[in-house]
Amino acid sequence: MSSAQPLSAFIKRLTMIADLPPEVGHALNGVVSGIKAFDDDQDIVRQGDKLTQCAVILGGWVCRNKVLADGRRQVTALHFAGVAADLQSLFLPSMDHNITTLTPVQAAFLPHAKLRELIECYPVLAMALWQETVLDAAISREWEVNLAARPAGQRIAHVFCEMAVRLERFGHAERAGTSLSIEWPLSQAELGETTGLSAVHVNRSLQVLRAAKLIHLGERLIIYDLPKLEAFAGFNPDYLLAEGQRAPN
Amino acid sequence: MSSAQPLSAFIKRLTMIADLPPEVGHALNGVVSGIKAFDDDQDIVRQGDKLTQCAVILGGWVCRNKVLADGRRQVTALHFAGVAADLQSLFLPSMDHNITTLTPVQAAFLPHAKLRELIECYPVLAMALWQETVLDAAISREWEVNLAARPAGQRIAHVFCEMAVRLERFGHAERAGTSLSIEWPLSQAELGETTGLSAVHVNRSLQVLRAAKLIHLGERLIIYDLPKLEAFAGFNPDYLLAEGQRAPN
DNA sequence: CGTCATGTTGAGCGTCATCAACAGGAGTGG
DNA sequence: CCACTCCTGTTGATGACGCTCAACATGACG
Repeated sequence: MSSAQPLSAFIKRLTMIADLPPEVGHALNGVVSGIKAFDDDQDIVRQGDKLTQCAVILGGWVCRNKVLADGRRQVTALHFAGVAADLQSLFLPSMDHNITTLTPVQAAFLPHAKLRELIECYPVLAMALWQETVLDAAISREWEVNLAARPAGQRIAHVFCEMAVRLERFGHAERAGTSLSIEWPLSQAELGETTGLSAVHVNRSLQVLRAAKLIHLGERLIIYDLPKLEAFAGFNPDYLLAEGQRAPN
Repeated sequence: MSSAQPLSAFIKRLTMIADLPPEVGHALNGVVSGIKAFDDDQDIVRQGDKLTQCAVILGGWVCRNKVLADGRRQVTALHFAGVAADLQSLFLPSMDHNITTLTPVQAAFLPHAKLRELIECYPVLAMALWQETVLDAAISREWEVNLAARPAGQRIAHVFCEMAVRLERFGHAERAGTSLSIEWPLSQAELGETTGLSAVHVNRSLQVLRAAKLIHLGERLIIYDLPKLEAFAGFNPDYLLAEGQRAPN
């Protein structure tokens, strides 16, 4: 994360998705207009904002979320280092959701205008970013299923599985056999906001997962046996394929 | 929907989204490899399929849906004439969901290879299609909120509001003052699969909506007073903006 | 005239929300 | 150093919302 190559995680990510020539990476780094540090629990962008730049997460976790009229907050996605969290703002007249930090976060900003220029120069970049959008959409679809169709325990377990798989692909998980450990910055209340459950019920559901020896949850999340947790949650990682695998044609 | 211009609804849609020169429209029509008619309740594409072409819906309704291990089906999106339902297959090594007809449907097919060629020739087409993906994602996010955070009656009402707004934008609604009427091909069971509710509870929730004089539901859905239903559902159409409005910069 | 899909109603029950109280740890200020 | 607050996690009690099972009505269709 040197100042000359701030976007390394982002570029690595895009390279996993598409054939991105090194020059495009350099060009992207050249377009960074600034880097900013955020505290815990701060909005990077807000519902209604009309953006002129994109934020790329260099370190830390953020969530997409929408706030309802009665003040409740619903988290619709979790993201970590390497993602252009508000890439979609390129096409949105105004933001339909907030992007909020879950940990202290470092973010780099890319002005829309310059990003558009780059996209025109390098069609391959457009395809890579577009694919990012598609992956995001695939994850949203699976979350719809998760929120609508699975009971509390499985719903929570499903989120755990997804994050473990996504994090491991980018080297942010510690594995030992079938056991896996990842950073877990969400409080139980926040986990409730992402699963559509009350904090109290999250607490009780976690106790069940712990009693079943499926997980340990402290500073980090330990999954004792990933395949077992996946089976419990009804988790099938196929929908994440695009994250580590290119379209064939 | 002449055979020379089968994609007119699709092109009209893209034109509302981006500045699409007429030649691109002609080029798209020239790339159609075939047109097929589907019955009610048929899969146009299936989970796991490796696609080499995209289906554009010329008439009728379809839904995106995923089938769980226990056989339950969860609908994650509703689409009607003018949409490239499986556009995302351009980037997916294999489909993560089914696309199923809710009515008899006519669909045109565009081979991926030719579509990619067109995208290279006309960057503006790439941007328009990408924007389609972004809108789809925005709708998914709102559905996540709807499924996770709203009680049955409001959840159903929210789906009604969304479809009414989307359909009206494309001239598929009949309006009289604040009252609105649209085609409604979903059975109560299907509506349950899209809202994550049992068919029985959908039935009871609809009775409440009817008793409150908010809707009438028969062959068509009649919304007696759209602003009133929107208020009841907590519906805010902002997230659909991209569908009728371009990004400013 | 039976069959099937869809809608409707009733009864009983389970999951989960709400409200309230309390424990423990971190941070703050006196 | 202690008192205080605040945040997070935990537990109990109660009740609402929505599910399941079952039965029946209606209309379309063969």
